[in-house]
Amino acid sequence: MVKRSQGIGPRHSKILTFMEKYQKQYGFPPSIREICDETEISSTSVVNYYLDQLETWGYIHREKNISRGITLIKDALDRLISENVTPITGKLDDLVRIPLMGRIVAGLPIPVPPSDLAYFDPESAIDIARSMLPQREKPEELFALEVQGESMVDAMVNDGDVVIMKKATEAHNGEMVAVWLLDKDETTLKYFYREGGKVRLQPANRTMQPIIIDDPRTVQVQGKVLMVVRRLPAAA
Amino acid sequence: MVKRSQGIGPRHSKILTFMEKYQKQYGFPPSIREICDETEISSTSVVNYYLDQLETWGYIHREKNISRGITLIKDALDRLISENVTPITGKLDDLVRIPLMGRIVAGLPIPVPPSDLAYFDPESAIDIARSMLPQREKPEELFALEVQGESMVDAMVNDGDVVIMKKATEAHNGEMVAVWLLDKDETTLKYFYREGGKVRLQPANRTMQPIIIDDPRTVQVQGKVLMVVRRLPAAA
DNA sequence: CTTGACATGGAACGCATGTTCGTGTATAAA
DNA sequence: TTTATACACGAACATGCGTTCCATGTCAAG
Repeated sequence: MVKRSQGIGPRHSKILTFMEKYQKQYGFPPSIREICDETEISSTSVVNYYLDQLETWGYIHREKNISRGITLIKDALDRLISENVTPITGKLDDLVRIPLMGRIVAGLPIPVPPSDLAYFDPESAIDIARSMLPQREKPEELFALEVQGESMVDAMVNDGDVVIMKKATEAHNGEMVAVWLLDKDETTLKYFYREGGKVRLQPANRTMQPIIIDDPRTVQVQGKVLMVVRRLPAAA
Repeated sequence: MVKRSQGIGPRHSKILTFMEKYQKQYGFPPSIREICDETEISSTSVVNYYLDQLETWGYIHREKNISRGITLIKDALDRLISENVTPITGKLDDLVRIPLMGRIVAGLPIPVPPSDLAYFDPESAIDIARSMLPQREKPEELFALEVQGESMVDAMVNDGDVVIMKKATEAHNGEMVAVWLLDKDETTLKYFYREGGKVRLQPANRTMQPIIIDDPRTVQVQGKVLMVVRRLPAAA
């Protein structure tokens, strides 16, 4: 006979996965037009067409004449996976709020959080997805500093960048640390290597030369750098 | 003074509990008029009034001009139950999962989301707290790239860094963009300035000289950089 | 080639729904 | 009392958004 209806196609799965992503992100379902944008289908009627199919096939449920009244049936995505069409995102929505303790300036030691308890005003905090942090780090030991000035350029860190740190007084080889150099009276960010009796501080920018410290006692490790975040101004 | 604002009242809690019940039952949030019926408030503006209060008090989140774009903040009901009248503004803890599309290399154009195929590879995604992103960015338009090579050092971006970008083909002054230089056949990250008929590309590292492009047509903007994230190896 | 189900677009149409505004009442402080 | 503010109502108003209709394109069976 005539042309037969295909089963789930790329647009179907795209719609389903988008619906899941959207619902998770915003807490409510997308509108048809938003699905249009995502799937780059220009006509609402086409999306409507696919949604009708998905409903008759039991993947979604629609409430007539209700805005965003389109919901995933819970095992729809599981069925998709089992049909080997699409891998789907596992979830781990866990946020860690890290206090922004102050600024890190070349000429001053860094402000370290009081070890007793975290008092911090929520205004100045940085939210990081837990999945972005090294697994074992305890969020309570973390804090963030905003870099002030251009003195960390050789660590590839710019004015305004935020560094996420962990309290530490010593470091292992290869870790990036914030150190206070007693003989220079300055704070700097470098990769840390202990070599024999000496300490080598290696800039992140590999075109630059390392600093070799003969007397390890003149190097005070103030924290380990776990992450650097640069937020760029979203110009109008 | 005059009459003080009462804290959470019976109507507030009625709205909150109804929202939870409704969301659980239908899978999407109620409309204002449906809340009217439930709470036996005759006017939508009154419900709107309460919703505004609940939002400023951090119990719910509202998306402007979006049907049913009203969601519970997760511990709102817990706070209700514990009866704490906490007027603390709860930031909504919302994660955005940004697909890691590939790598950005000096010698190649950047991979832009095909916007056609299902582009979700759960293994390679970056989670960013929504509060860290510019408010108006739609997460759907964002993607992430891992920087490969040392060629972006003058943009203060290192090998292994992850840049979070937004699709764009043109830029405003002062925005950091990924551009493809036709005459050099390379991708680079620079601050973008249009000056007269020319384009100035300014390295983030201010000690370095800008590139002046006489013919703007040889500069193809491939995306705006919103954020740079550097995860440092957590040495043992 | 013709046919007819499937697939896409585009553009209205109309209800659903958030928003705003004018107005009115009650309460508490000055 | 006066006054400022919280609370309340209803009615428009402006969009958001689902729905429908019509035209067109594609492809396989007859």
